[in-house]
Amino acid sequence: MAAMKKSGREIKNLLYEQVARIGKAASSPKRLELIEILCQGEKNVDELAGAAEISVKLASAHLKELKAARLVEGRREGKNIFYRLVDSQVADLWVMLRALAEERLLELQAAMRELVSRPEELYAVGGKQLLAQAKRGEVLVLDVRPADEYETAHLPYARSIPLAELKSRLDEIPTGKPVVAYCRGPFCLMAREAVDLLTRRGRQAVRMEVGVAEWRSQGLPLATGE
Amino acid sequence: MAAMKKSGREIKNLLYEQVARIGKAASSPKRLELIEILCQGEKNVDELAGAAEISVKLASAHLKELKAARLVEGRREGKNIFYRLVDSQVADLWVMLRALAEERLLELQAAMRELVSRPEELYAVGGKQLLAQAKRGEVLVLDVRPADEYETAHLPYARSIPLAELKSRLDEIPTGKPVVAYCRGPFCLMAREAVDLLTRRGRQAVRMEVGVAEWRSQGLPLATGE
DNA sequence: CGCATATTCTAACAACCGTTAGAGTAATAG
DNA sequence: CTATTACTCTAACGGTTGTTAGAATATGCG
Repeated sequence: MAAMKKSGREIKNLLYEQVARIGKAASSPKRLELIEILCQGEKNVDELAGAAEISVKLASAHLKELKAARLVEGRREGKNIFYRLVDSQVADLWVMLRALAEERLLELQAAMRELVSRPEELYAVGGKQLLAQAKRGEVLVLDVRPADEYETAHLPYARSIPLAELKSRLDEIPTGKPVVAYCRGPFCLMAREAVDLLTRRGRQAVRMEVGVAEWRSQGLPLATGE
Repeated sequence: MAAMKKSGREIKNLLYEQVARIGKAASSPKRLELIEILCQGEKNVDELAGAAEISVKLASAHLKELKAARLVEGRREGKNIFYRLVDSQVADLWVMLRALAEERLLELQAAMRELVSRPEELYAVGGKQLLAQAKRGEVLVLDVRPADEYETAHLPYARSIPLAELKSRLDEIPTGKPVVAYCRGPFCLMAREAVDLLTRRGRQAVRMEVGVAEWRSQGLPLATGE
């Protein structure tokens, strides 16, 4: 039990090494994608692997890393293990990293531009203003993510129609009112596809960049349940 | 110029890879230490290497990485190249990573405990309250960092006495008034040493954990100049 | 110009990481 | 009990990173 007294430099090295564990967890594209998916709610390994388009084995390995850095935690439920973010600060970290990268890295801006075919599709209004418009019923806020993600957390006044069901549930969308569609965040393609479909069918539809993680990290309120 | 249209997955991979560049830059303890030092103001390579206790060559290599991730930028002035954070969001990232690690990683908490010999040394009052106390002159806020860091940015009403000069300038510190000392942040040892010295010399002195980066990231005001 | 100083570049090696395949484990259904 | 599903562990590979030493570059001085 002879605990040798450590020098200032030795302790400092320990401290920075610990913080670097968080950075290391955030240094792999696949792990970041897993974090983004987990921002939408808890998922089992199969769902995560499917959403990130990687093998279950690889997803499992990355989740192990994220768990070791204490960014996610797992919960067994029968045959499945459901992973979730350890707390919403992790979602804030993802939002911050993404924002920093988007602002400073030209390569990312270029890749984003490849995704935006029609820039006029973008809803460029602040969160609070959208909230007011939605409350007054001036716009229809549309959540096109899978139903379980909507139930976990969604924007106030938002209506859930998962992208996969949108074509068959078009009649639920009024033709007169402008639609503002959102999905998992700026890197997600679902809202883009939804807006494409809706405008082809004669609706006035625009896309919103933020997802629930960005919304919450701005301090705006979320709703849960049906 | 035949720009092949990329699939959704290919573009997504590109996007996450770009964000991972930021994470990668933050995945090395030495780079994090360099970022923390740069939170105090711009420095040349020699100063950075000295402060982080690494070789100039290694510091240069790490700075190159940080530059590639667009977290820092360099400016030549005569023989020296001065590096600085690209903007204060980078300092916010450091503060966030540190806070997340401190909250979740038991190993870091254990290492921090090795540094705090007397927990009663800690000043446990919020920023706004300290500001009010300092304005009314009830406490002496003491910045023990090098003078150039004080000039770049310091807490309002703070007085600068660099740690190296503290012993010879003790007479500038009134015996009656409580002293609150701060330095570069929670991982920095300077304020601890200052409090040790001051209490041995009969002053009532406590340490504050935050540095200018943490202070600013809480939205509190800073002062510059002498 | 040549010399000193400050910094970067190149090359090298060991350690580490992402990925895959194959074996292993834990819970459930029959 | 066996079979199935869901996930993890182990081992192995090629590629990347941290670190160091030595050569090279840029600036300023006399």
